[in-house]
Amino acid sequence: MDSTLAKGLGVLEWLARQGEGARLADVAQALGLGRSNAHRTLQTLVQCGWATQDGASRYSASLKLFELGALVDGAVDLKNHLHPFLAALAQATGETIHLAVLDGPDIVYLDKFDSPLPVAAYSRIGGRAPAYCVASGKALLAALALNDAALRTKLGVATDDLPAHTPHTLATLAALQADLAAARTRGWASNFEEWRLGVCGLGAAVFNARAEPVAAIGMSVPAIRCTPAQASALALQLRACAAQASASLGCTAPAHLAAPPGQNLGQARGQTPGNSTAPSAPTSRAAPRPAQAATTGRHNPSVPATT
Amino acid sequence: MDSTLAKGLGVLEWLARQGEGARLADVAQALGLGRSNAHRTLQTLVQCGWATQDGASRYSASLKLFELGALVDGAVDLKNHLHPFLAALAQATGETIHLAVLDGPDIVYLDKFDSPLPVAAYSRIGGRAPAYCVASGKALLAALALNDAALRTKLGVATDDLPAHTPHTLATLAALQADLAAARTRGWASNFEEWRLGVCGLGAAVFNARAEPVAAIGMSVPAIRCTPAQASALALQLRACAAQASASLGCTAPAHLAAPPGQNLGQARGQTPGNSTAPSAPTSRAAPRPAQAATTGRHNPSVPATT
DNA sequence: TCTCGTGTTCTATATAGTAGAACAGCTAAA
DNA sequence: TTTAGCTGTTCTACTATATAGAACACGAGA
Repeated sequence: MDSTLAKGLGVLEWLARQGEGARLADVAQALGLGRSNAHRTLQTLVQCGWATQDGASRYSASLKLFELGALVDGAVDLKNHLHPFLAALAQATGETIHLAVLDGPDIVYLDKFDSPLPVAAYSRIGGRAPAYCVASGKALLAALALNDAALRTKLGVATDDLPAHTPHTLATLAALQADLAAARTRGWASNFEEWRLGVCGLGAAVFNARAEPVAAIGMSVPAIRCTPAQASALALQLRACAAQASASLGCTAPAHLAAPPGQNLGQARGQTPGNSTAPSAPTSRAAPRPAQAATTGRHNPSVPATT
Repeated sequence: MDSTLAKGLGVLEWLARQGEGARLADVAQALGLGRSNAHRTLQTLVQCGWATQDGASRYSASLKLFELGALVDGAVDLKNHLHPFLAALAQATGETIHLAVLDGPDIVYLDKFDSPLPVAAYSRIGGRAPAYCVASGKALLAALALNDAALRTKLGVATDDLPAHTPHTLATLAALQADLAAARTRGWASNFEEWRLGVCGLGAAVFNARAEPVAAIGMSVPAIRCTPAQASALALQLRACAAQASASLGCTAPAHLAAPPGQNLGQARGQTPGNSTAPSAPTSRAAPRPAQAATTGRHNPSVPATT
């Protein structure tokens, strides 16, 4: 572990989150460094072009961060490619629309269309939210169809309890798995004030040509305007939009719109009467799901898949 | 100079530009490092969350870069705030529209609307171009009204010669200053194939409440479609849009549309002979076209979408 | 004039990163 | 199978490197 590098990255991150130009003493204090130490680190960042120093020796993160951030991975391509779909959905529904991808246990918003209607939801491009609490995150988790152990690993939890952010948060792994199963059945995921009170959400995954879930389209709706009937109506549009987006990425299998026939989701729903450490049912049943696996061979999540 | 930090930042940047997941040996070779050295650096990046390592030990930049890039400075606020104006302009003109800011001698594109018409211009969000070669950059430089020495410093050149990227590039400081003066007079800057052959551009600066230039709105037009008359017509819309954007930021002084009083701008180099540009436009004519941007609000269907 | 607070520079010390070889796992050829 | 040649990773002695602290320079107030 390269402590100097870690320290420098910490300073850079702090600078970026700070927004306003920061003074050396502030940096030193916030990061717990000596002044000379902070000074040298900042100078290095400036010389490498990651930070700028104005005439009054105020330091701030440079646009290099923005520049590189716009290059990360396939995020750009994905965002650019799917932007028109979001636009169309935003126009059709008038609701707030996001594009989100999974990053560890969180989702990160890649793109966003604000609704002209006032929404209590607060989110912004680049923002994060726990995947298991929001609809787009749940849509992606559902598409991954992880078993309990894998899901725990994914969410970074040791037990079967999940941190509750509102009284409505699904706070156990069993409840979450049931909800994910339902989402798989329907082709869309929901969030009923599980992350922020007063804000509901709908989400549907977008799949690439290998039928891997690469992103999710999400919709934020004020709870007041989100009766089950309204949610269903919006979800249909959302699901159709996500399907079009998937198709545009070369995904030919429409199976992700609904659960594969013959899968007994009822059991998954009510599962885990007792401890759910290893129900073993979902684990061994990863293969029989023909929706994604059959059409793609996507079974091993660690397939490099370059070229 | 913190060499370890510099090295780590170099690795991170290389990773980000690489796109695809890279192997350790590639990183080591590209950066001229030993394998163990590269390994430790990459591990630090991964542990700090700036890079990810998949199952096959392929490294790539993480979404943290995207996340922080979306936070940099006022870039976000600016981009979000001005987005509707760009959308309106894109819709009204059908041309490719950018939002750009100055970063040292370059401009960086913060936002972009692609034209539905085919344009030879290649640019993307986060991309860079030399400020003195493109219209948005020249609009910003013009607004700064630097003297020769300051302009040389800004552009990072020692002599009065500027690198020519095409035969049309203004390759001397004198020519550039004359062009900037003309831009100040008109309230918009131009680029006639000075950066990329076949691509012309128009640009107008956006000012904040302190009347400082904070960004520029640019328009890319294929040279074929960019006769003087067409350019003027588009420039008027562009200038009006920039003026509205400035006003929305609290800029009350309309003085940026015309040269400051008392400044002798003489003849502004051969180009733009008499093309009805309303030179020395009365300052009171700040918002000749109040309709589009203001009323359009957020939802813009300018991007023809789906199906 | 003082003081206090900056940002920056300097220097002795030892911590922290380096280079190189060794190890482990894999694929492809022998 | 064995062998060779790639990987990525771990280990270790060495020393170059970053560190901490004080000193310096500059400005703003009092």
